[in-house]
This record gives sequence, C-alpha cells and structure tokens, in this order.
Amino acid sequence: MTAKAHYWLMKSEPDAFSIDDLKRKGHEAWDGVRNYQARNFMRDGMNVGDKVFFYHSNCAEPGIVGVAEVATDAYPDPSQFDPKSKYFDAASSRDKPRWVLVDVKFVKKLKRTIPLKELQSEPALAEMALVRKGNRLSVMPVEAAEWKHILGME
DNA sequence: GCCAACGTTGGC
DNA sequence: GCCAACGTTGGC
Repeated sequence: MTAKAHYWLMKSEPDAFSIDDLKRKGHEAWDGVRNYQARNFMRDGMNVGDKVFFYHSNCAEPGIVGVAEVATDAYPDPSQFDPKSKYFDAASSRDKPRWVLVDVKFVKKLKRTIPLKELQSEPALAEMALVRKGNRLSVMPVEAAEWKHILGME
C-alpha cells in the first residue's frame, strides 16, 4: 500500500445515517459495504487522514453535504458475523473475513448541499464515476483536481 | 413507487 | 464459462 494521500467519496442514505448524525457522533464505523470494488478501495486504497466527501443518496436532494476523514485502517466489519444483522454474511468467517470497513470522523458540513445536478453539469467533473449513468458504487476515489473543483462550488 | 442499470448467483 | 434470472441501488 502506498502512502499517497487520496480523496474519496462515500455515499449514505440520510434516512439511515446523515451528515448530521456524523456531526453529532463525531465518528462512525462505516459498516455494511457489501460490494467488492468498494471494499477494495477501503482495504487497499485508504490511508488514515485521507479526506472524504460525504454524499447523501436516495433522498429529495442527492448531493455532497460534508467532509469527513478516514480515521482508521481497514478492519473486519463486525456486522458480517452477526446473524441478527441485515449485513450478516454466512459465507464469511472470522478466520477469513470477507468484508472490511474503516472508521470515518466528522470534519465539517458544507455551507450548502452541492446537488448531484450541479456536479453533473460541470465539465471538469465529467470523468467522475459519481456522475456517470448507472453508477452504484458507494465508495469511490476522487481526483485531487476534482476535489478542489468541488470545494470551489461550495 | 417505478424502473434502468448493474452485480451476483446458479443452472447447464 | 456462458448467460438468464434475480436482487439491489439510487435517481426521479
């Protein structure tokens, strides 16, 4: 794993866990990721201190609402071992955990939501996975130039 | 709530 | 290893 700093975007449904929840709690174990690509980004790409855009999905105004920071290295997601959890995975074992998570901590709320619509209309962001049709990744990398550009839209 | 897009599963 | 069926995501 390289020590290169990365930027990321992580999606959450505000009904389940919003930027205000993160602000109130200060930090959160980002459990429930059950997609291999998203897992690999957390496991192989993330470093403590990396900055993360917090994105609200599946809501009235989807968009980027805040900034968080990676607070831990990846470790096994405990919910995969809990038969009562909706994230339980019977095919995973403690010896060979299939799913990992990182903790994220609150950095700030943006002054306003930057709506998906605006992100889609920015030529500088056309390459982002987020704005491409049909994308469903819940954890994705963001280029440094894209990061700066988006912060400039606040 | 609808449905398009996409990942995963499982029959063959 | 193909691919149809199925489940999930997420914008609208």
